[in-house]
Amino acid sequence: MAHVDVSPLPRTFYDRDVRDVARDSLGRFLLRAVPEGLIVGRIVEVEAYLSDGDPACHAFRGRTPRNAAMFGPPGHAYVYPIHARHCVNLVTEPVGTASAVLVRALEPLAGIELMQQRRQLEKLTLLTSGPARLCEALSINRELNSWNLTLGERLWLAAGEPVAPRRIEVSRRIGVTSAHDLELRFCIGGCRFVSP
DNA sequence: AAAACGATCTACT
DNA sequence: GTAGATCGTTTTG
Repeated sequence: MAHVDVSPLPRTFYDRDVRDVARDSLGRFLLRAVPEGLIVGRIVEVEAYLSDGDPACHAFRGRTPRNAAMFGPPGHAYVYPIHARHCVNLVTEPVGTASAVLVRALEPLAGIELMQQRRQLEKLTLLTSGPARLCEALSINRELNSWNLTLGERLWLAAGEPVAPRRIEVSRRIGVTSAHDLELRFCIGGCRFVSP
């Protein structure tokens, strides 16, 4: 990891159609700086949420205190609590447009012992293979809601190794709430990261 | 003020 | 593959 570029992706990366950002975020590195060190994962599964026409989008029925970050500037985080856990999104498109990319799974790359501590669990395949699991592994909570991801502090995205996306192959229903989701969910390296 | 509802996870069969 | 836990947010009365 010492020789990789960890400089934060610029605002222009996020200020595009949410589907383009979703596809382009696959293979990128998600970095989290904590007091004990740096935690890094490769993004391997994402889902795009459009402001228009998608009932599954949190902003579909307008702005509320919870989803306010989605309406904010691109390049910020939208962290929301659900089922006693948290999930993290990358806010995309201009201010006033509430679209975001849900980060659904990571491949653990660095700071693995820190992730294992936070998850109270050793097995790599269970560490970050889910939107709430990866938030627990990286200590992402509401303190990071609307955090600016372009600063390169606390939480950010780096170039990583962009790869060609493909549609998710759903072997089981993983929290899919609408057929719409399946066309907006992308992954690499399998349905989710699975280590040997 | 009360009730319903998840962009989920885990355990268990 | 399915049930149950779980708790903040939103909706309803």
